[in-house]
Amino acid sequence: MARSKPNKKSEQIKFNAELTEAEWIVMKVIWENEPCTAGTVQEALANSKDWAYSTIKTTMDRMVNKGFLEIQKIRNLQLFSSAISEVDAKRGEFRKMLQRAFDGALTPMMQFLIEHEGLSKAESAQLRKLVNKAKNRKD
Amino acid sequence: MARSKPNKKSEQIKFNAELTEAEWIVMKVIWENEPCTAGTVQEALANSKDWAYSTIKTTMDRMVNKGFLEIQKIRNLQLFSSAISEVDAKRGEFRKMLQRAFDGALTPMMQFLIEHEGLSKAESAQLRKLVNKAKNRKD
DNA sequence: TTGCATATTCGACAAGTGTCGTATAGTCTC
DNA sequence: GAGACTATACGACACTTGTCGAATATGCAA
Repeated sequence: MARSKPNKKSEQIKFNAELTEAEWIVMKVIWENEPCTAGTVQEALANSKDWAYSTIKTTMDRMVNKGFLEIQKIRNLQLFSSAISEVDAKRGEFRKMLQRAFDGALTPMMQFLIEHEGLSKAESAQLRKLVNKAKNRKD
Repeated sequence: MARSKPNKKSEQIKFNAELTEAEWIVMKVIWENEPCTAGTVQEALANSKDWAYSTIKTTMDRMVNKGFLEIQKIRNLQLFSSAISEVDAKRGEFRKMLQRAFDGALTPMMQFLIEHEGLSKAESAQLRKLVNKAKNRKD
């Protein structure tokens, strides 16, 4: 009851985070290496992204402003950590898609998957297994 | 084999269309009313969106440039029709999400759905039914 | 202390998006 | 043909996103 009322907007952000393309790429590295510096992120991405240091740093600074990352300062080093969880980010991305393309309804999306995304026999078997497991969870 | 080589880029657009938020909203109206005018779209959205006529028209013109809509001119009237299918748009949106949040892998997404999106008992039952139906399709 | 090697700060720029306002041009009706 | 309407054509503006470069500040080795 007496829980200090959290900012509605920021909760919204936390639980339904919407990252941009570049932010997703950076975020994945953060989740695997946090806390880490911008330089570390650059190195981690060296193979896949030919980004200048400042590109990465700017992106990360913006993410701090948006509340996606947090900075912990040591000397003149900035160690970045995630301020949102992987689950929240995934949920945000998933729900945005669901809202836009399926008006927020899950079942039509499933229908679509099966009808148009050609679930292979293996995949649907897998799915079936998952679903059965889900059967024994909360309702 | 002798199929005249189609433009790779435009195929990409067609089969994996990526619409913006506003474009999705307009597109849904188009799919339901095509061919129709910008004015018709505005009226159809009157309840949900308080958009100026020019806002809608600009958006639609841009969609024509991107190849998402087509114009058929009658007198000085422009009748807009979709140039991409609902399925293609949905696929585009779905795949973008899948790529970003799940590195393109379906199974982890399913796992996520069940673990974190709290599929209700009814939903998982539904899902199970769909999956079983899918079992009898191609592999 | 001098100076390299890093980090950080900041401003910039081109595209793309959301949103309009306004100037024009086409039609239809008197 | 003139006026009233309706559409169209266009340019504009603020913001966001992807990308940097350059200037400045720090820490450490020689």
